Amino acid sequence: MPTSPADHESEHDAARPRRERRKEARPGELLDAALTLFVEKGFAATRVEEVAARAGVSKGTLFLYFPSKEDLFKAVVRENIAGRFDEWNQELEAFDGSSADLVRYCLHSWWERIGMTPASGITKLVMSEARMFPELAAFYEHEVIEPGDRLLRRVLERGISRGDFRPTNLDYAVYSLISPMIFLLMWKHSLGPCCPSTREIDPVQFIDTQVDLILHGLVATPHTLSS
Amino acid sequence: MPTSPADHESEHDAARPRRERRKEARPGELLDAALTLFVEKGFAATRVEEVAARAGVSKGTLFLYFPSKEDLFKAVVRENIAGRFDEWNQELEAFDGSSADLVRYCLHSWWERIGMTPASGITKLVMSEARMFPELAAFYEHEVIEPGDRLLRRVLERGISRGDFRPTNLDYAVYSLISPMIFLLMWKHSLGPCCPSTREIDPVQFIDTQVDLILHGLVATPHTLSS
Amino acid sequence: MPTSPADHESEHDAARPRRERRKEARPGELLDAALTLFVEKGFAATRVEEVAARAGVSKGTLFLYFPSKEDLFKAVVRENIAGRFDEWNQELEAFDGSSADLVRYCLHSWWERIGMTPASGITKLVMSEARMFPELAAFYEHEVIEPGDRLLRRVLERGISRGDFRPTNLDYAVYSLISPMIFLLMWKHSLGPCCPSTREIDPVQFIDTQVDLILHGLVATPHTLSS
Amino acid sequence: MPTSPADHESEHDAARPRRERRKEARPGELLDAALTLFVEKGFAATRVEEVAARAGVSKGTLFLYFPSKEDLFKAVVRENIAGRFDEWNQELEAFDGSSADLVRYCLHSWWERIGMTPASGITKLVMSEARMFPELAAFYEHEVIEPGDRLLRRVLERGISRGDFRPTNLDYAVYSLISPMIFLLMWKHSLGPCCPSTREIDPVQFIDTQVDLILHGLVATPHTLSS
DNA sequence: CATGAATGAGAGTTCATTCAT
DNA sequence: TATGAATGAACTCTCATTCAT
Repeated sequence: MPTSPADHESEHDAARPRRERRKEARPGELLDAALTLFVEKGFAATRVEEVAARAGVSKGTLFLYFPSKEDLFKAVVRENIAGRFDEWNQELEAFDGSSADLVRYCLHSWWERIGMTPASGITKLVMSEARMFPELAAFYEHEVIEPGDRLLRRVLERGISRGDFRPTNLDYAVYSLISPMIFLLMWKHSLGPCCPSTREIDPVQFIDTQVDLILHGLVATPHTLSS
Repeated sequence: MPTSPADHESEHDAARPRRERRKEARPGELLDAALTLFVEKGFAATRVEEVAARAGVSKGTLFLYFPSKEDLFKAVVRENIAGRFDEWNQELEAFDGSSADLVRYCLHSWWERIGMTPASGITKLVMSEARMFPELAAFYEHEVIEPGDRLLRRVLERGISRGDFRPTNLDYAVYSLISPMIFLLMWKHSLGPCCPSTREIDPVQFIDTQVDLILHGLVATPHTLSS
Repeated sequence: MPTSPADHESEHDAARPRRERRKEARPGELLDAALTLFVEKGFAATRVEEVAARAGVSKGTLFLYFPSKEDLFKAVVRENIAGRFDEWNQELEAFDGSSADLVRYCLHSWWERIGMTPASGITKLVMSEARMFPELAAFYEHEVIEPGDRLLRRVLERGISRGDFRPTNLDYAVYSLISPMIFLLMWKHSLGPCCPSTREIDPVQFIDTQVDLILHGLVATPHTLSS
Repeated sequence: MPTSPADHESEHDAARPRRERRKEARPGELLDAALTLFVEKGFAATRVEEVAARAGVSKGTLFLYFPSKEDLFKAVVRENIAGRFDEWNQELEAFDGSSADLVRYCLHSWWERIGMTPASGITKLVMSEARMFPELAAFYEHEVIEPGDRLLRRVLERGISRGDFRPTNLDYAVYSLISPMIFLLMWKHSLGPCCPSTREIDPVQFIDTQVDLILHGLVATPHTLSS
């Protein structure tokens, strides 16, 4: 049977039987595959069969672990935003350097733990699909945006209460910190990969620049720029 | 321009006041409808029939003007990133205030002319779909990102050459100006509409805050923040 | 292009264009096809594509008229149980023969108008699928069983009130009339078609026999058969 | 009978009172579960996993005993139409009451041994699925319809030869006896369970009524009902 | 030009069946 | 013998696209 597509690899089959029992590993592999593809192509344009194939299983297997494509999507989001906030909050409590250093530490540590990892794709994903999945957007807001907002707010309050920072409108100070993160994210996952010709952005240097600006604003005696 | 579907009846329009919705407006209406829906739901989740219905025509008519859904998408992007850069460049040349004011003017004028209008959806759209439409992303980069980058760069160079700003790394200074715009955009089109519970952001105030920060950085004597 | 599968019939195409506009006729044709197939193979084993093919349209067209397979099923049931009861009730009112003749007329007329037509498949269908579609079964009961029951009951009451029939338990007398109809139905649609070897049943003669039996019971002086 | 999966452990059963659900009962438990579910939902809508679960085994185990779902279905039918005809035939030979009583006894005994038990589901099942399983329908006809027909025919012939019944067309007399059984069956398994609102049918009373009618016809001097 | 009925490739989902353990 | 993870063919349903009118 020379035409059988299954032949030219039959000797490998004995080595890695098709039906390995690896129930524990499956969900994780599927979630990884799904994260990558969802971030790359968006929810609708990603076919479940692709996800399954990338995880090395068949389409049917995916539905063994996730009842629907939408549930898979939700699981991807849930999986990747797991409470890193506990860890961060503890670090914040334990931190005993200057408030400026704490701010700097926060953003760099975000980049290292989220921004530069595949997990950062989640934010891009949620932003792209939020209008299609309001429920997920709400979930994301509740699980990520709000805790993050509280964390940064506490950092700033610490600075103010210690006299490191001058009193300021916390809302907009927080946005000033979030804004560069979103910029980096979108660059990393959207235009960056599509326009390789573009001048490279060094995220660490960009974060440094932004933190410097923000800290300038926070610590400097406010001066009026004539308008 | 004999091939333009918009031309050959334009003189009759004034004569037929109501009824007979101006035929030559069709493509524009379709593009408007498509922009709204693409921004709201993404490319894949928007059905051409919906676009047609929102534009008040039948599905078939849409294909009379745009050979495919993808072409419609491209037309939407192309149509909506039309070069305001000429206008802006002229204003920049003519501007004779302080460089700080010029920066401030740039960002506020961006908000008024782009950010707060439906046109801002395009950036969100392009960012969301860039990976699926690399060609479009490249087009966008060439038509928007790069001219915008050049414009801002020239603004900064003007400040430096006039002695208003201290010399600085222009790349990151430009990113500092772009970053809040992207933040506002994504907030306006993604999470904002889905999470009405969230604290409202006042874009003008946010821009003010950001501009102040950046100008601080640009004009201030650099001081070292111990790290 | 000798390999094109579309060629060998191209001359016929002009004769019967593929896309005839026959919106009005479609639903009926689809319902007919669906009735036949549902009765033959049951709901689950009938593929919508088969129904469409039998109606001479494509799969997609079916969904233009019926939003889902289940809706098609419901429409088939609804379509075929349309109120013939008005007509029958009028005939009943107008009938001025003997009550025995009226009973005889009822059953024979049922056979001619329902039993021997494809419409009789509906009852077989509903009985086969009732447990899967309780809602439909209820609908059928409300639209067919109950009106039919009332009709037969009125026939019997007419006989009793005119002194043609002796007083009797109407419930069971009605069941006696329904029972042979169901027998005929199931024979016609279930075992009959599968076992052509079987002795043929002449429905008219069977009905005659049954009516004679029932009328015997209705008109005869009750006598006790020792048990 | 070495191939019977039920044999080789039967003596141990008494010794292991609880636990270790008797292995040799498996096929029987599966057949029971399958009968119930097939009757309730039909062949196609019943999932083998459900059958297995109801029998307390895994999906794989079911396929150990029945090579396919279709084979399971056939086994269910074959198993449940087991010849009670030997028993009945013997009772018929031994019966020495009146022929009227024998007819009455036949139908009541059918109700008690078949009609009111789950076994009656088989007939409903076969009728519902006959068109999809003509082979099974033929089998059923051969194993049930024909022996039943012969049995009833012999009962009637006994009556005629003893002078209890007048000569008559045996075919239609037999159908008159079968018809109420089918009515009861379909009521019990189809519309009845779905339309709990409906007037209850007392099967015993219904059978009584029907038998009385039929006996009337069989014993009475034929009289003409004007038509 | 405009329509909308018709199409059919393609996607998500189900489930009988297999087989390594 | 029993399990249940894995498979993939089959099915329902969607929607961009076509084309006769």
